[in-house]
Amino acid sequence: MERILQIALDTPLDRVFDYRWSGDEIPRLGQFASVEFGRREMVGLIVAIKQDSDVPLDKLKPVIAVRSQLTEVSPEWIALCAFAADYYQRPLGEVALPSVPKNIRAAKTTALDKALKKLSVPIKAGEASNPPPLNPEQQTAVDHIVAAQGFDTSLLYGVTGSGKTEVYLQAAAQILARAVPSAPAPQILILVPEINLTPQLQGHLQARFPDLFVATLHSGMAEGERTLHWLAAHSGKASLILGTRLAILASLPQLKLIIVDEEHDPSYKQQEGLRYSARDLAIWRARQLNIPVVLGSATPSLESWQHTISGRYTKLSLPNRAVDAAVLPTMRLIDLAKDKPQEGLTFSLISALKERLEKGEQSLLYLNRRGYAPVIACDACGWMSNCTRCSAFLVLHKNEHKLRCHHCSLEIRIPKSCPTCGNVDIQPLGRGTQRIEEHLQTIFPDARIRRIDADSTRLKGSAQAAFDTVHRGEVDILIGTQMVAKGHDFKNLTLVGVINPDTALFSQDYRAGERLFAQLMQVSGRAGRAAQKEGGSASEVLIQTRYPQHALYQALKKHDYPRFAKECLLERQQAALPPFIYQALLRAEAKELSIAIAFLKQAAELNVPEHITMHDPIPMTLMKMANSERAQLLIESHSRPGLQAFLKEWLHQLRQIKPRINWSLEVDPVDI
DNA sequence: AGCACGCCGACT
DNA sequence: GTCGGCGTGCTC
Repeated sequence: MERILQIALDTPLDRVFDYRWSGDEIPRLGQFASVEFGRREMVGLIVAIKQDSDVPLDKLKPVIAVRSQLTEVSPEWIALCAFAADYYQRPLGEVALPSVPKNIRAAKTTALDKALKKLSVPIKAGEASNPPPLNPEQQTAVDHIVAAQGFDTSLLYGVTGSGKTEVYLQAAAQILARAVPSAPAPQILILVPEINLTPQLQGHLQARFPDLFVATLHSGMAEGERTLHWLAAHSGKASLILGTRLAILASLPQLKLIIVDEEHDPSYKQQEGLRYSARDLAIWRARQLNIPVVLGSATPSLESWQHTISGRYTKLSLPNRAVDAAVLPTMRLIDLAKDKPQEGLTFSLISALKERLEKGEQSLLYLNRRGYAPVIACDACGWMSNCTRCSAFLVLHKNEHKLRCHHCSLEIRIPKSCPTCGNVDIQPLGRGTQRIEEHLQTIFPDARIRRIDADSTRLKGSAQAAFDTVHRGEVDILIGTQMVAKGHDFKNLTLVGVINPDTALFSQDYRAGERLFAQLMQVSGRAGRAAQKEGGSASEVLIQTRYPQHALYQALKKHDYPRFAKECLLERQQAALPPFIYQALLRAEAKELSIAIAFLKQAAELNVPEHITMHDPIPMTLMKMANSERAQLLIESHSRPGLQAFLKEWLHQLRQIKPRINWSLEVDPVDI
């Protein structure tokens, strides 16, 4: 008998499509099927099976084929995609299909069949490493996680080195041990913020659980490998799934525990397409499946911290560093007004570096600005190196003899003289990692200095290679951007210098302070991860600042996240900002700013209910990018469901506005 | 998003 | 006379 299959397709159209099926065996919900859509062949997901259609039957096309070699995805997985689609205001097909490997969606199934064959190869077992004993706080945390009956969110709050990873591993071990021979084995999902943190954790997991398949899922994988690991997760063969944000949308039929490491990290927020928060989806997914979820951080997001105060999340604290004798580094604030810097480096910092060099210890200088100098300028006429396509400066990259825009791909040669007045005396202003590196080499000509940033690690694998040289002790001074702040344990590193963090203190973005605090705590954690050696230096963090009395630095100095969070939350509450209010952001871009603004004005004037606050359209901070001008409109409400309902209706009307221009909506925006 | 159709400017 | 510009409309 003929059936109608309702199929979700990867298209921006916010609806599903009906197709005819007349084969003997009726397909199952959650199977993938190839269909003709317009003039092209596409693979979609079967989301409903019906007897009839609202569309006239003669308009319906037949299904070409069902991907029957693949087990169907669960109704829970479809519901997760449907929730994400609804919450972030995107079509279901645009959520569900891109989260499946391309080989499954490809017209020909050869790659898929190959991967399925490879999947049946048995796992070879090895010797398991022994779990170290836990301290009492770690034990309490593990006990809480494994004792959860159903849905439970806990925030594992502990500084770098306090042993959060061991809590994850031992909680995972206990949940995996619940496997029953006749039933499918439990699965555990572990999320990390960045790709380069996966190898280290994967090593730990594989060593502890040698007889289990550890699947990894991140955007840097080759297609074949991605297909294999996705299938391992989907089939239940993989018991441990380690990945970046995209892994939250993997098909995991036996999921029993979710861990989100460094839950505060902005990388969990996708910044294009479906702008989802993997952390928020993790919590939704745990609730849906009635399983525990663990959020780990030394500097939790204010959202999560607030939930521990309100009692929605359980706070599990790890107050001590797990290695005995390893202590928190001393934080010193260097007042730039008193200790005047030479080429960006104060006397205090240089002497601290000198001391480490003499003792054969390593130092890290943190500066979140790559390139040689952020701009070059002419003294005579005031010319500055602006990008012609963006409202940003061209950054001087001295080694490559280029001026480069960090927002579009524009690169030009360094002009020999000022392009407007011809003055030959044009100077770099400010400094980036390259300039610090150059200057340090003149101060310490014999020191082995290594810079790690996005420029020095462009080639695949070069970041890992660079970190390895540091681990092998072949580097005395490491200079780096955010890249060096996360995850890596440098055993012989006893000094961290922070060169110029002040700009974030006065940013327009109300989250800048929260991010700065987290970054500085994280980079500080690179120092003193091992016990102090005899005769060695105590671990120190030196922060160069013009505002040593600022509340953020004062809290940082005492490693006092709770105090910082308390102050921030109070400010947020008084100013009616998240997490006390819910936001969405409509962005528009056009050749001219006035067109983008006019569109947003029109959008703001559509019928808006009383509980919604519409702000005025404003140009974005980076107003012009790659030759298009951009503006944004902020929308707020005290009610999350109210905001949701409004957005759905509003977007429907926005799609009718003519002339059509490029726009996008972000729910729960992080960069404002 | 693709992909087609459709109606106006500078080229062999 | 046609190649091709991107505005508008459609996809079960």
